[in-house]
Amino acid sequence: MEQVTGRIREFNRYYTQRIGVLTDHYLGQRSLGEARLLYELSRDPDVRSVRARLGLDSGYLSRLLRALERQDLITLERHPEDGRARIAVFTAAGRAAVSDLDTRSDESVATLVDPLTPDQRRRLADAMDEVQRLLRIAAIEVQPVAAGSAVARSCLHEYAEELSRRFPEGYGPDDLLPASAFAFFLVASDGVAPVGCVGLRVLSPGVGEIKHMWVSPSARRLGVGRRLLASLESSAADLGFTELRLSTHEALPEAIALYQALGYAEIPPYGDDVHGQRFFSLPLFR
Amino acid sequence: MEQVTGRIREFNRYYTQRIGVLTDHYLGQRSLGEARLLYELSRDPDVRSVRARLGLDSGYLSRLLRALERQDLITLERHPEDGRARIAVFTAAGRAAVSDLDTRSDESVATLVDPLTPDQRRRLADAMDEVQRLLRIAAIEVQPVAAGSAVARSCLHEYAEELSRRFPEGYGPDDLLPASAFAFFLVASDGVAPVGCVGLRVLSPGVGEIKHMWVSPSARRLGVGRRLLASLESSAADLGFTELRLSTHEALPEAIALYQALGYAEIPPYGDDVHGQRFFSLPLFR
DNA sequence: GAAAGTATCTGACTAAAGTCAGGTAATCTC
DNA sequence: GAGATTACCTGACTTTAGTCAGATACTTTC
Repeated sequence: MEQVTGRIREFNRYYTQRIGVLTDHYLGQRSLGEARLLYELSRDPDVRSVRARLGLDSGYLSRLLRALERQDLITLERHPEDGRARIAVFTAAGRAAVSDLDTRSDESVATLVDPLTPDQRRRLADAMDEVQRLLRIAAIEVQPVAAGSAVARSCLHEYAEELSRRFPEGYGPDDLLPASAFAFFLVASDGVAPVGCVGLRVLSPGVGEIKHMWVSPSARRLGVGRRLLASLESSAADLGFTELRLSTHEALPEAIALYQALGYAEIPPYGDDVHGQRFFSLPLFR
Repeated sequence: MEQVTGRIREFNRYYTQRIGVLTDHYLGQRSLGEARLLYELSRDPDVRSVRARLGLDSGYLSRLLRALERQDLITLERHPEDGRARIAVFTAAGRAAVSDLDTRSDESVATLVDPLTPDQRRRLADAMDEVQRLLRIAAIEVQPVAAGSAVARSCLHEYAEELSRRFPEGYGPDDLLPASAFAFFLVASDGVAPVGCVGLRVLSPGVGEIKHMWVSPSARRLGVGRRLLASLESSAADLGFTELRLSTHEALPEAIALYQALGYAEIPPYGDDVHGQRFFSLPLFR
């Protein structure tokens, strides 16, 4: 571990120093805060979501917006669906400023990699992808959300889509439990998008049933399922559950393997789930 | 190229955002400027060289140093060889502060990679090494230096060392030309250390001789030799030379291949270099 | 329809980070 | 040994990047 830490720190020192030089260049005369905000708004004009994403103080953001307005780069309009919120509308000058920022940024990167051969450039991009992919994995966090929330619904939608492709008998939205059925619902997210989910419903006092576990295809074989289950088990134990059960399907061998690896024991069929073919149970201790 | 640029920008956005979060943590209550300076001084107490490396304003640096002195972390002493310059001497508290910074930094990196498996961590470190290696290659610059300068001498020293290993007849420091023999001398550097060199001496009016071309083993096969020669050729042409010559040795097949690939034509022996076995020439045009 | 919550704005403030001009002492160059 | 250069210092200043405490208008929840 120490070796890896040292190498990462060395990389970080080198990279930040190298990139600092670049940053100065592509900003032109604009400040970093303004440039970043301008760029983010150009991709997503919703002020509220940009604020959340960049983690800015509302006062600070408000002043930055005022500065962009004074420069006639944007105007702020009322959000069509929520009168409290604002959306940024770019003026012609604003669009020009964004594209200028874009060009400068492209140019400074091009200057950076110019001495490299095409092959070296490709290797650089590949290595950066690998770094980013691994950092994204490291960023995956499991958190409880409301089963009716937008993020939970989007996970369940993808879950149903996938099962409909994999189950010979098919699977439809009607096979999903209603949000009210869940005692709690967990979503794994990598900080950008959800990459997995799982819910728990009460079967009988002290007995919970694991339902609708899903891992995004882009995040398979990275330990997301394992972490979702670990989190679910510990939350369930805290809530006083003493046993977890689940039913799964022959068409999901990776799920079956995971349950077996985590100590779930196969049990006789229970319940009336039409898709249930294999059944498992795990005792919980506090 | 556009694709690669976009991927690099995407990486940069993600990385800087991710790392910003880390930075807050390991600083403790110290400001970024102070912490960075403290760290740099702990590796190299020479104020002058740290100032050059970090590119700081002298007034700003002076104030930062005063702050570190006030906190009893360092004392400033006169540089033993230059009464104008200062070196930082760490107090016990200063050494403790550096090691504290070090520990925090290690910890925050460890927290970052904690969710990864050991294999994933190794892959992360490897990918970071690749990124850094390629960025370092991209940073290589060829610049003229005085043939008697410290950097030129250190290149020539390594050059002689290597030839003494590769030439059956041996090679010693006495085989090197004196600094005064060169019309000009070029060094390739990656921003950290020199990675190659080449010198030109005058054979006769309009005819220059390429001497002592060397590429550091750590930078072979990266196009450094090619760039050194391109730079030398254009400088020589600017100075009015119309022909370049060189002698090389059978024990250096990679050099011979490079000269041939760049259009140097083999010519009959000339001069009296005891190590000369193969001879090449290139006409120059302005 | 009242209460609670949300999205933004405003004013007042702070610390960090840096710039610039001018000064002193030491050293280098001729 | 004069003049230029270098390394650093000091004072005065600016910009950036925030924080915090309320105020206001709108929306959601009960």
